[in-house]
Amino acid sequence: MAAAARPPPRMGLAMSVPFSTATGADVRVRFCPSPTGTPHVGLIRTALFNWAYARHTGGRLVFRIEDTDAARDSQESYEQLLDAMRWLGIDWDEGVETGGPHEPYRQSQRGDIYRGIIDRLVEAGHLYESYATAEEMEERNRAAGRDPRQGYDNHERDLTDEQKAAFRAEGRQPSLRLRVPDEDLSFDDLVRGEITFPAGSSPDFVVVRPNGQPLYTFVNPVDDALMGVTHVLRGEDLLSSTPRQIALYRALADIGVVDAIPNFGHLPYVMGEGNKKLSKRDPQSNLFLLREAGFIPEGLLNYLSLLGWALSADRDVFTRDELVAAFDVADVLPNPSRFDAKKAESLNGDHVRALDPADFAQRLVPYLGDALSTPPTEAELALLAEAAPLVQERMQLLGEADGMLRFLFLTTDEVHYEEDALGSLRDDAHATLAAASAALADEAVPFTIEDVERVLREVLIDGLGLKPRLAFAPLRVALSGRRISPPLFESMVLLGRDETVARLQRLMGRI
RNA sequence: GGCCCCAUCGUCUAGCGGCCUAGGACAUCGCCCUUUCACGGCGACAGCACGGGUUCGAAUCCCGUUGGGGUCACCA
Repeated sequence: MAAAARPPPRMGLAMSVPFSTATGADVRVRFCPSPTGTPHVGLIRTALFNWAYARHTGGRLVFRIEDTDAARDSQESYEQLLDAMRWLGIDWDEGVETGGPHEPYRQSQRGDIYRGIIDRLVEAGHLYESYATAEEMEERNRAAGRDPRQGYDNHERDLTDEQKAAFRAEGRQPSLRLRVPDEDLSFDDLVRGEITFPAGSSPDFVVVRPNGQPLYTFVNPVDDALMGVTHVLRGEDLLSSTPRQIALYRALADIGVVDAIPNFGHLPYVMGEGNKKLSKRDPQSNLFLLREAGFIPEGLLNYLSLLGWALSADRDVFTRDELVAAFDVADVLPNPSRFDAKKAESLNGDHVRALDPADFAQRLVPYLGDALSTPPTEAELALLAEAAPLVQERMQLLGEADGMLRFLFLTTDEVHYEEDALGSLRDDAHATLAAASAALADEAVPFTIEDVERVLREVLIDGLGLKPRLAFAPLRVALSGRRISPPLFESMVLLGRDETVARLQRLMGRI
């Protein structure tokens, strides 16, 4: 049954709702993704900045899931979000999985809470029934000589009970719209400064579907209000919806749900190639693809934080702790930035090099694929521990490890000679290999890095008169099958005398 | 189209009226180191979108122009 017409709410009173003045430990930020796909870097950057701000201020980070779109949300995507957050070490103080005083933190489980607030807002006259279809709205605009794209014109604000009954008689069910005050709406954006939207630029918007399900436009501000969020740091695509949300906040204040409006900070876009927002389909935006390629959390976090922010004038490489110590959303730049894979990789390389060698070796395991047994044997892990330092400063992405180290885990027969490696061999390669093989087979020569190098230099450089780079090239191919490898003498020692000699002789037999 | 946002090297940025003949990083190109590749070191190239103001003085403040982006969903 249609509600009786009510006097319009007293906006003059509600207008005085202040913005939050929370600072320090009173700061409450939130990350509230919708689980509709694989996490991408833009999303993660938003999570990162919220997290960094919470940690910097000593405030709290709330992790909420906005799964109010049953058609697009998935449990798999939800689990990916958890995976992403945990992998990167972006921890939260309240929210899904960890719980907190405002449970539940998945909006799909908060229907009753919303229902109650919707009823109160309707009761207070802030929400009204709307029966117009998109086609009708467009038609109204056209008939009035307005741009059809202009949207809703608030014409149902004062529908009479008779009119509502007539629509229902046609079988229509109403959605509910918020009555947006007809006045300029301003706020002081944390990133961009004061922003004002002129009266009339934010039409009354739908907050509840005809079936009673509230929309993002409703549940997002309502939950922020209920959960005491003081600072909303989100993507700039939501900038133009801010006046509507402030309008909702005022309505919520009017019915006593909230007493302050959060501060808003709109983070710039992360762009991809061209002038487009980084697409979810763009491979370089897919967090898990980046992880598979071999980014480590330290490196990716460092790079992502540089998209719209800077630690100082002359330092790009820094730790998570240094980020937290220095981060302030007020320092975030308002202009969009481009994801530069090259720089991201370079920074990742810096962090890879900074890793403790044992830690580095351990992180390599998942990237070595079937080069190792599953699980790796003691011997394999021992060899890896010795080999890892040889490549730690040679890679930017952990994914490069397989190509660099696999030869160490193969038997002589399994070594595959790459085309270009074979092609690089000169006519004297055979003689070089023969001399090296003979010298290293001599049991009188201790098989240490120093002795191997000394003997090979004696035989090949002094003896055969070869330039070092030419002398060692064939040996490198024999050992690894590649033109490029970890340091040669160290690799030989890791393989051992017998394996080394066998590989030298095997290549001799092939050329 | 209305409304909103944005504008320093190719890219990410430092700069918040004089310290700027604009600093750093990535990328690119040289050179050095060197058993390959890296790492590291040195150097080069390269930028304040444009036009007006304000000011003794503007990359920095204001206005406009141009360009780019977003938004105007019963998605989030």
